[in-house]
Amino acid sequence: MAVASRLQSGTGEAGNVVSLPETIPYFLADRIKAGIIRWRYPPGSSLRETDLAAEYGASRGPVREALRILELQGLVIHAPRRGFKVKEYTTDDLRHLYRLRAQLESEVIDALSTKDVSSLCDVLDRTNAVMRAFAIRRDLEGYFSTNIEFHQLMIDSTESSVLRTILHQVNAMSLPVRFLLLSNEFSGRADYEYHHEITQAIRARNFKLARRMTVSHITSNLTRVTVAYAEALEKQQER
Amino acid sequence: MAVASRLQSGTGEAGNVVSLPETIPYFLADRIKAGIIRWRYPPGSSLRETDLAAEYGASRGPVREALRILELQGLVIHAPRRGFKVKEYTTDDLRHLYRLRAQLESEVIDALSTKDVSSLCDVLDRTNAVMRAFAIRRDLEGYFSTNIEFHQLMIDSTESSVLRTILHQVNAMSLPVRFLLLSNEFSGRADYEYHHEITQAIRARNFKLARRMTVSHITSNLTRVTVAYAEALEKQQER
DNA sequence: CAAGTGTAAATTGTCTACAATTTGAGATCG
DNA sequence: CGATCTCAAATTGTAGACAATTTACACTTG
Repeated sequence: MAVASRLQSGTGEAGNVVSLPETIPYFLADRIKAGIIRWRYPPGSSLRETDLAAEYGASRGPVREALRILELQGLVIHAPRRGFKVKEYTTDDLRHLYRLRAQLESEVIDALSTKDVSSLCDVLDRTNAVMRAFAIRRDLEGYFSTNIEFHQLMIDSTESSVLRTILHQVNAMSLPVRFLLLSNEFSGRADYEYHHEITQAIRARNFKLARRMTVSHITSNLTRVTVAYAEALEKQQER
Repeated sequence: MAVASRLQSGTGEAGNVVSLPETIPYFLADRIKAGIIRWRYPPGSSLRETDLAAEYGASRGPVREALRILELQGLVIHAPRRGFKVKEYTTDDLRHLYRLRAQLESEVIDALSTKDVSSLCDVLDRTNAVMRAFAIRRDLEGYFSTNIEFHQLMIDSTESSVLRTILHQVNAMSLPVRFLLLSNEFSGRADYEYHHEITQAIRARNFKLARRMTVSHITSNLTRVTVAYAEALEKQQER
């Protein structure tokens, strides 16, 4: 019941626009997701049903459901009679993850070529403007979730439910590592510059260019990410 | 308990080697999966928890879990307070699905280039021989599940857990449509011929060739699949 | 007769209690 | 002193009952 009262609250704090928390498990999934992304539940740590139930004032049933939903998003893994753990990735996995992400978002852009893109671009531009504002204000959390929202919008523009499903998953998997970059996010070339150029290319219907830029946007972060992730894992194991 | 007694039985009948049914939900997931693949639960039909619980002699809890597991595999979709439905795909979705599958299995082959492949190829050859035997005996079910096993083996050869996860999913999604081809499976060029050539190419470490052949193997089925799927859906709606 | 409304049945959501399994600490034995 | 065994505590798995919501159908009403 501690949970039930908050159910109406629209968008979760995970920077997650897709799952509408109409029911307790979805609400819990969003909260736990936020916890995983922010390393409150670090990779490899076990998520005990009883603990989570107590923490959020729900019972174990919905917690299990929530964890199953997160498994769907690739953030958590379940082993029979051994419970749920926060999924952990090797640096090799990260490489594959990013390659896949780049490849699939390219697909999305390709699929745009048969559609009217102006309304999509308007939304993307607006989101990007918000993101820039957060950057100027040095609001890291806002920056982070707007960044995610940009990519989410891109993903949701595809008609293909297969692509959407898979990309949501791949995207979700990368969130914890992306969060790591947050602290030094404003070094180097800003994401919103990439975003802006990509949007422009799409609006000009230069999909080839948009594709190339998306790939370089995503892969440009890869090396930074792998280093940061390895460091974070190490720091984690000291405790 | 009608279920509990059968729990030991190793591999499920869905032609599914990956999920070890150590616990009731996994067992149920396997059975329901088999039902979906064989169109006993056709696309779009709703999977009522109570019905399934009664059908398999379990209670609703495990059934829900099972359905959640199948959602993970992209075979089922859940809407809050509206229950689970067998996922249905448009022909456009199928196109994307197959393209993705081809792309990702190519990735797997690429990843092999840094590894020793002889033991893998041995297993693949053996599986392929079994498949050929089933073909000669005109054992469609055996042929089907061995075919799946071949691809499963390929998928599982990757170190990258990301690729494995996603490919399992993409693979699972395509099972119901692949089942449709079963009746006229032995027309045209046999799958095991493709498989054999692919295996040979891999053994010869000609990964470029193996890649090309995998793509053509998978996409060669696409048109047949889309037609068969559309027909099957239509026939379904007549009822 | 069409459209909207209300109510009962069907269905999903949640909780609590109990069963089965795993885990880990301490005792026992080589 | 190290390895193994045993047993209790912690944790997950399952069942069944009850609550909340949706759906379908009959009913009213314009």
